[in-house]
Amino acid sequence: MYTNIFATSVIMGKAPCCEKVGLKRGRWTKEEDEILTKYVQASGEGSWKSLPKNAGLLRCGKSCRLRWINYLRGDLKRGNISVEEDEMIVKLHKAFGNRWSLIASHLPGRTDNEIKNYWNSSLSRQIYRFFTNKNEETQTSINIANLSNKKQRVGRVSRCVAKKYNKDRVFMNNKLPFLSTTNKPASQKPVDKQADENVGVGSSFVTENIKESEACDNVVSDEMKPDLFGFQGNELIDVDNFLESEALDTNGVLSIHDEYQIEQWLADIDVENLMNNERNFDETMGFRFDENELNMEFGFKGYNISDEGNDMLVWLWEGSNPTQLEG
DNA sequence: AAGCTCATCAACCGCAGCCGT
DNA sequence: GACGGCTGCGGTTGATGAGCT
Repeated sequence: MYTNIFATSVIMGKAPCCEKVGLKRGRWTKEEDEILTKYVQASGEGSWKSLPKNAGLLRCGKSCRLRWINYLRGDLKRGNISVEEDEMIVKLHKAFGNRWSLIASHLPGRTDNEIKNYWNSSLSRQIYRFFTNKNEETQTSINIANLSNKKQRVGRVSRCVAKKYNKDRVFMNNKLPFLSTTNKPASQKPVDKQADENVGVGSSFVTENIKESEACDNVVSDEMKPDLFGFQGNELIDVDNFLESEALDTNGVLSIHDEYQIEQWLADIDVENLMNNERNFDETMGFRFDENELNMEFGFKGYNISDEGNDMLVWLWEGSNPTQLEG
C-alpha cells in the first residue's frame, strides 16, 4: 500500500525531487479526496507545499495540486470529449502545438492533462490510421466528426511496442539531414509566454493565431487551383501535426521512428515555408522539394481537400520519381 | 474461459520560470 | 545579480479494464 520512495530512490541512485519520506503515492482514496476538498474549499487554492501538512494528508504538495486541478475542482466537465471540443482541440493544437495548459484554458471544464491524454490516444491514433490505411482506395480524408470514442484495437502502435522498436533502432533512412545530437526539441517557451500574455487580455491571441494559420492555408489552396487539385475549404491541419509523432519510410509508408528526430528534421527543413515558396511549386506536380530535398527520398506533394468538407489529404511521393496526383 | 494486447486515464517526475530575499 | 523555494507545465509511466484470439 505504502511505497518507500526514499529507499527505492537510493537503490536507483537518484535522490527524490522533494521530501517524500513516508508520503503516500498512487491512487487517491475517497477519504483523501474529502480531506483535500474540504481544506481547499475552506482555505483556497495555493500554498501547495504546506497544504498536505496543514490538511493532514500524507501526500506531497504537487500531488495535492494535481489531484485538485485534474479531478476535484468543482468546475470540471466530466464525460467524453464532444465533437465540438474535438474540433477545437485540433484547431488549438494547430495554433499552439503541445501547449496543453493553454489549450485547456480555452475549453471550459477540461484540464490540460485530459486534453493531453485525449490527443495522445484518440486523435493521434486516428491520424496514424488514416496514413497507414493505404489499402482503402476510397479513403481520401480524415473526417473529424468520425473520430469516435469507441475502443478499437487497430491503430497506433502501443508505447511498449514502439519502445522495443526504437530501443536498438538505427535510423533507416540515413539521408535524413541534421540528425540531431540531442533528442529534445527546441524549447518554445518564449512563444508560450507571448501566448499566455495575449490570452490573458481577451483570448484574442488564439483567434488571431488560428486566423493567421488559416489565411496561410488559403493562400496555398488558391495556388493549388481547386479545379485541378480539388482544393476546397480552409480547415487544414498542419503537416507537422500529422508527423510530429510518426514518420514515413522511403515508400511513403508510416513507420515508427524517433519522434524528436522527426520533429527536429521538420523544423530544419521548414516544411510550411517550402510549401509557400514559389520555387517549390510546379504546375504539374504541385509543391515539391528542391534537388537536395528530393534526395531525402520522401516528402510532401501538396494538400488536397476532399469534397466531403473539412478534411485534408497529404499527397506523398517516393524517391526521385514522384507519382502523379490523383483525383 | 483464459491469456494476451492495447487504450485510457490518473498520477508521477524533472525542468524551467517566477518571485522574494 | 545570485540564490533558493514554489509553482506550473509537459513528458512519461503505471494501473486498470475492455476487447481480441
